[in-house]
Amino acid sequence: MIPERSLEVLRAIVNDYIESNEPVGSKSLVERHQFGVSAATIRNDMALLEDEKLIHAPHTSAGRVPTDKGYRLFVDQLQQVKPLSSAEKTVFENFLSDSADLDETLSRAVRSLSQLTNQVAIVQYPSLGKAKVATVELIAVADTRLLLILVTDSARVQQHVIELGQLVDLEFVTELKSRLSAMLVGQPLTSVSDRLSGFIQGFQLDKGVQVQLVVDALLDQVDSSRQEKILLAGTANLARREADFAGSLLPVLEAIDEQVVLLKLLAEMQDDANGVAVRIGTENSVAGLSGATILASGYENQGSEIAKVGLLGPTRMNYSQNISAVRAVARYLTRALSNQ
Amino acid sequence: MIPERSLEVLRAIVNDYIESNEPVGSKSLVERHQFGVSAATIRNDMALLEDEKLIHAPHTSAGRVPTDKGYRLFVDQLQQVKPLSSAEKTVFENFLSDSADLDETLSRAVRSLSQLTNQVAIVQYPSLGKAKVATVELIAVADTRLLLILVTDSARVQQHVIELGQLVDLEFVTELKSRLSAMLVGQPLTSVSDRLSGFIQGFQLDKGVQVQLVVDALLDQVDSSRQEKILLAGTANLARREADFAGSLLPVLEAIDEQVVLLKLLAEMQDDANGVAVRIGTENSVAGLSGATILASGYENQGSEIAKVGLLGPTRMNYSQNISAVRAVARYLTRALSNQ
DNA sequence: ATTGGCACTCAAAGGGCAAGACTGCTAAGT
DNA sequence: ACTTAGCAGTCTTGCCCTTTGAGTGCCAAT
Repeated sequence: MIPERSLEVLRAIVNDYIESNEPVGSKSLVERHQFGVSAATIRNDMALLEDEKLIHAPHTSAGRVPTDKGYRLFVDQLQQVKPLSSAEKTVFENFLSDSADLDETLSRAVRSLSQLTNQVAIVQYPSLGKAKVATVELIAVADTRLLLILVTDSARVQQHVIELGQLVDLEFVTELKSRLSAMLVGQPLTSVSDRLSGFIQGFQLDKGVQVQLVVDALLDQVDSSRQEKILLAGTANLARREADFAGSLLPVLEAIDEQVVLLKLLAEMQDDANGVAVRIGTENSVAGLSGATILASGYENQGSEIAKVGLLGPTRMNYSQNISAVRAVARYLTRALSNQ
Repeated sequence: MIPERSLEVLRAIVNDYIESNEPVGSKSLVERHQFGVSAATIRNDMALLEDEKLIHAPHTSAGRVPTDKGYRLFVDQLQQVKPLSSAEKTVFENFLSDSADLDETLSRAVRSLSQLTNQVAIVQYPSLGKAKVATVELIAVADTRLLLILVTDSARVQQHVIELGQLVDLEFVTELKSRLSAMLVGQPLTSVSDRLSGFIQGFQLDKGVQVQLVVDALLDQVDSSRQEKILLAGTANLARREADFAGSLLPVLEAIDEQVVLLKLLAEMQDDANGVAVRIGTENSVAGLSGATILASGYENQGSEIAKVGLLGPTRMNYSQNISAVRAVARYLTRALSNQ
């Protein structure tokens, strides 16, 4: 077991290091904090922390720097999440103030979060996992083309243009639409695929091709992988902290370019007691992100999580502030969506 | 007037510098090219080019580097745009192969362009400037909420949820919808605002509030600023070329974060004889992009330009290849859209 | 107009040196 | 058993100096 004072020393090291970006030494620790013991004693504690791999010296005669493990302990036990300042709250009130559609809300959220934290903010579009079909529309938009519109009860709309390859039969389209509506409206998206199997058999053979085209388009829209989409903001903040990324932003930017990677990562993360999931440095499996920390928190609609909001920055980040910012944005998003 | 051979020397300097990233000296020039004259003669030519501010020496005893003005002359007169290799062509054939909706097409285009050039690719969403209203739908999605759907003849769909604040009167909604349709379908988006002025007067007073809400939502959707949207890909390529950006990516990433800046920039650029617009270094007004070159080319639908596709990279880039890649993507996009 | 030759300039790289920051250890004190 | 002062030892950082080499600019000769 690590004695109380040693933990205090770790806390102090993390805080000082986050602030100063300098390896912190025993002398500056006793100057800046009231431990009531001498630098030599602190050095003993530091030796202990080093044995535990919680801190690490870049070289023999340098101060100490927290390891990923050290940050982890800090996040789990030593920090207190600080509430937002009133100035910060106004930022969020603002982005919620006027009613806006989903795109607008998410885009404001991601921008606010990035500005507030000076990190890269990530917002995932709500999954349609539990959504239900609200409306299916088929509209002729040209002689041989149909526009398929699928509206969900979470007010998302998806569309697809279908090239029929033959003239649109308006009467037939109307019939097709009402049959589809009857079969799908009110049903969860996840069940659409099952429900449509065999659908084609209810039609005359000569219409089969057209029906199949429409059904395929519908299935494609419902396919969950199409829903996965994220918004990013504040990439420039990475450049401001370049030194924290071992001098090269390349792997981090690569991970960000590959949104699939981020989506996978977000999906893996489970909120902890604070309502925020934290992956520190090498804890996250993506090689390029070994110098980065990712925070994530789920936001909800109708009581169940529908997507994540997250933050990406160097492991040397202000955990208290950022954790509370991510949590706040998740809450505000939950609220904003419930108003729709 | 600059003599022919001096221009050849400039061409050689640009090509060598692009390839090697080293200031190029007179000796290496005569070694790598067949000028038929000695290094001393080349030095005279270089002195001339320097007088014309076409090249510049980083320091007294270094080789020469093209200035922005030098690149400009190169682009305008000295390069020949090289056609795509067949491998490159297949990349584009691929992204066009299977029919896909607009989002998918643009997203593939931007990714292909960035992979092909190793630069940051930019694709602007088609403007709705000349688009016409194809369908207006009003759908009740909850007791007090309407979903407004606006479809254009370019098959773009926009939606907005309207909170009425009172129970939806289905009959009234149907009437409202048919009146809106009668008034707007087939009309250009730009005229919607005019056509709707006074629209509210055709309704009973007690419905006025609801009508106004719907009209406002519609006007908001039609507002041109909402259409402006871009896709980016390949940001990591900036980090690969970090040295070319005077060591700091910060201003470039900031410009990219501020998509408004990019949109404004793209709007300013007019295609030249090659069908591609080129802004080199300080030619573009954005301060942060003084080390960057932007290429842009318009893509069309029904014969008129609807948006731009572009490329952003260091001024030290392979102009021939990149110009032809941008042009190719613009053409492919034009083709892809005509298939919809 | 071109060329060989040469003096000159300057950045980059490397070595050596001093300063400074910290640690780790030891021996003594509480 | 814990704490502390003191000190030797280590290693980075910054600085200055020198050397090296690439490249120029100019001049006089062709």
